[in-house]
Amino acid sequence: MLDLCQCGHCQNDMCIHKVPIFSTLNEEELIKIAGLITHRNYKKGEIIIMEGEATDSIIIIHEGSVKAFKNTPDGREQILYVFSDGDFFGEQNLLSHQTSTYTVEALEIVKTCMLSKNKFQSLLHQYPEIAIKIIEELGERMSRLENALQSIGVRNVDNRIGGILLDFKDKYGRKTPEGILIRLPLSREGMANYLGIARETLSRKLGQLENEGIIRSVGNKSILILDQEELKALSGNVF
Amino acid sequence: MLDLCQCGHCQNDMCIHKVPIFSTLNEEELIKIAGLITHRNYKKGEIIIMEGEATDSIIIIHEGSVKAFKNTPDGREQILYVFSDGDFFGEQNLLSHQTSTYTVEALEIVKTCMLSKNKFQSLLHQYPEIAIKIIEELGERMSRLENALQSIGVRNVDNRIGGILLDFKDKYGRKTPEGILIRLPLSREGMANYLGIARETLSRKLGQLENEGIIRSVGNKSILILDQEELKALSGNVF
DNA sequence: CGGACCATTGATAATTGTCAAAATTCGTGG
DNA sequence: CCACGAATTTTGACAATTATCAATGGTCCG
Repeated sequence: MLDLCQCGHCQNDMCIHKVPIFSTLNEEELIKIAGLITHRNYKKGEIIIMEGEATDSIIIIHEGSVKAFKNTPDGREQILYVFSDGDFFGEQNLLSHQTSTYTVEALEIVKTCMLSKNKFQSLLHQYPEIAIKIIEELGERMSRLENALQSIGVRNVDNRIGGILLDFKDKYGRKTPEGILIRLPLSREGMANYLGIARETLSRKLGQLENEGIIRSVGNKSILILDQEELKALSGNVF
Repeated sequence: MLDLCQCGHCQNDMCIHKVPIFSTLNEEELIKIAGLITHRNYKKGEIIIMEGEATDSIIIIHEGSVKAFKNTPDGREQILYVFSDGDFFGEQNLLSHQTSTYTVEALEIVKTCMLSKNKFQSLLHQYPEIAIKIIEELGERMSRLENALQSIGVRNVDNRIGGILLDFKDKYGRKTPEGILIRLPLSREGMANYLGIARETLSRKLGQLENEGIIRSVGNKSILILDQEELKALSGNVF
């Protein structure tokens, strides 16, 4: 493996290696792109983009996770996405001419890679495959959003909680002898804001699941899944 | 104006004239594309695409409107989009490799224009502007979806009803001496399935608005908006 | 270890869903 | 153009669910 990234930041662990949208490019091309990228780190709680802001870069997450959300005037928050390693955002102003449709906040220490509008657009001309990858990723994101809308719209709260736990399991779960341990990206409040329910309701429902032996809370930041099948039944997912 | 469309269907009222994604092309190019298009009509209630189906065409609405929705196993329906003249769908399998993420059903007599996957892809190569237009349209659609998610997630029912009436006003409203008359694309049940509430709840809330003199129901298919300002206040939209 | 932050629990109120029945609207066919 | 039957909508009564507020308990991290 070559060791050519001199940015003093990623130390051979080039962020662009992690990014699906660049996955069709070869090593040499990646190195060229690495030179165009600037980096920036954020602490937990820092705002990376504000809703309504006109961004001039596409931002890729190298490490860490963020929440993307909208606020109502009365302060309620609806989380739309949780992005982590390899995900990108801020593309709205590059692809269409929108300002950001959501606010993005770091959930932990986050390392980002930024590509300016200009550089990104010339990349797109040079490597049209990147555009295809982006369309694919946006398509998947739209599909997830459609599922979320259905979830909040017609599924009951138990269904939704089952669903979010299964999603988190796939993305953040790790097998252990006792079951699958999920390192939660969101606090209880965050999860509630994602599901469109009150923090207290989530607490009660999770407590119930714990009593039924389906899950076990491990502190505030992890959940152990003991009975995956029961959880699937709960999520109402027939497939 | 030229009169060159010989398809015997659109009679000088070429569907592609209506379609934003072809709006960058000139008359000559449009006529070329018109030759690649096939047409099909649907009656009210007919299914145009089923969720999970792998479509091999992009479908453009020439006239009429459709609803795009998902079903839960227990028969509940969540409407995701209402598409009408100039909107397209079925693109999932062409841009990414997804099957349709929703079912599409005609809400009235609908005339469609279809472009097969192959023909569409060669068009994209020939006119890359079309890809840009599609990305823009999908971006807007995603933004609307994000708003809908926020709406169902955190806004109360009154807010949402105010919101849908204002949306419909812009899209389907007509000024009259008495106020703005909306020709509703959806039944009460449809609107309820769009808002994620029960049909009966919608009835009650609309009745309330009528008592307050904000709207007036005109049969089942139209609503007259009497007090737009009050409706804006109701929708909780500060802007 | 301590203090700030986060989560849980309890009691209560508010909202919406559900089921059943009545009323209205719609479109068709005469 | 009217009348009729089907479909849709409205209304009422009640039940279920969830939000809210307040107080307590637990967790995390410097």
